[in-house]
Amino acid sequence: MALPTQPYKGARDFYPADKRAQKYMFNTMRSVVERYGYEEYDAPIIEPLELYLSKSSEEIVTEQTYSFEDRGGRKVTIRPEMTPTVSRMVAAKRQELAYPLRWYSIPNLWRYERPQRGRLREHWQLNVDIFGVEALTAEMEIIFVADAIMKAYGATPDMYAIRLNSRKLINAILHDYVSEDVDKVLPVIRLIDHKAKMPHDEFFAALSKLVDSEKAKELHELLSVQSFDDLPEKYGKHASVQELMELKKLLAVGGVTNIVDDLSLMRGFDYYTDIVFEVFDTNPENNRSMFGGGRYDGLVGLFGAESVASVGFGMGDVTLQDFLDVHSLLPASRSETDAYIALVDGLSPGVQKAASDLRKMSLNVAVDLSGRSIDKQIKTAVKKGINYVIFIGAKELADEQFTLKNLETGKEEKTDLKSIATILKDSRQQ
RNA sequence: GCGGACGUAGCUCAGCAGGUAGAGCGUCGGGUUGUGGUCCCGAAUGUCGUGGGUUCGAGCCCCAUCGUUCGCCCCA
Repeated sequence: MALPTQPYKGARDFYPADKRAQKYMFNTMRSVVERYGYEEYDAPIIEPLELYLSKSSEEIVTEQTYSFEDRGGRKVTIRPEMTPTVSRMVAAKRQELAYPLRWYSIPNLWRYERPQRGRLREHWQLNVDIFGVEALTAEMEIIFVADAIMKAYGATPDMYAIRLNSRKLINAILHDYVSEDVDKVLPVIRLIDHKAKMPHDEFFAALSKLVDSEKAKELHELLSVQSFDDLPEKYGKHASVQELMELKKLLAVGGVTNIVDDLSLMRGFDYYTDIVFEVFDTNPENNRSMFGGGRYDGLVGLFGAESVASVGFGMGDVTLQDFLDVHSLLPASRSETDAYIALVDGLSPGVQKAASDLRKMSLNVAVDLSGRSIDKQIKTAVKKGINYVIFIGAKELADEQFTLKNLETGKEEKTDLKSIATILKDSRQQ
């Protein structure tokens, strides 16, 4: 029986063309965050199971992650997210790090779930975090970075919206309208999280089941406000609303105005403590949350260290690629190979030297070794996405003039290796 | 974990009421001597996802299983 060639469920093979697209996405992320002074870090892909237990029960964690016992009987988990890891790393060196700390990484993450659109079992996620800044300027910078990445891909502000909310604000409201009891608040939070996905009537009906009828109506109106400006005075003066307003001002000064106030934005109900944000795709075909983040001041403190102010976001490659696809923002895939050498009279020491000379000039060249006819060799180069072919036969080797063909334009020119190198390097910049 | 849809050559799919498979694209070769993407000619390729059942006979019906996909749950 033949072995299956499919990759593992919910995971992907990256063929060279796929890997090129991924490299483009990651390189863009790297160049943007590094421009803001963020430094790359990394950590093991396996963590002790306990690292993820603070959020929920062991049962839930093991159900939704790749968890197992190692040969020494230790319970371990393949990391499903990076935030606990980075918090652990910061806690471990809490005293010696230079704050504000600006860190990023692009880890490969795994979760044990049923795959669906935009959500696989295996994915990569850019994590950008700033530690040690209690002021709103941390949120400001993090959102600037997220916005700058979107723009670096060629996205225009109309293609996405940045939704904003405050966990402190929503907690205050729920405290007033629902209960002080966490167990009663949780189902309401879950419901609010789904508000955008359901019709108003349905939402109200569901809300009425959880909250006293008079209060439900008021709460529903509150949650539906289009702008924090429209909140009743009682909440309008709340410190967190003032902060949200202030943040919006800061963002506007930086040119980020595609902000949407959204009291129903929850981002789960885990470690976020204050302002949260999410970037939404505005395209009707892909109208969904793409990525987001917020402030999570308490996490580092879980490791016994004094707590550290933390703001960050995570941007997954799967949803990002969907976004780029829908908006036609992925550039045409081009090979890393600068030129393909087509052999007219077969391989000879002269050909090898020519190739070697080009490589010494730091060009990437591949030599066709198929022994097939010239037209087949050209077709191979086209298929590989290589833009140039260099023809080498006895004639070329004799007078050291080589034919360089641009496959995109069809233009040919005959010249020496040095000039060829110059042309090839120039074409790289584009 | 739950529900729906789907699973036929490398890819996209067709296959009419059950009688042991086709198209387009791609691939490979050719259209004379060192050149692609157009055109023409020719060729190869499938245990019809897998296992079982019904039937004289199944790609087509039934069951199971695996996988893909959409949604739910959950969201890191």
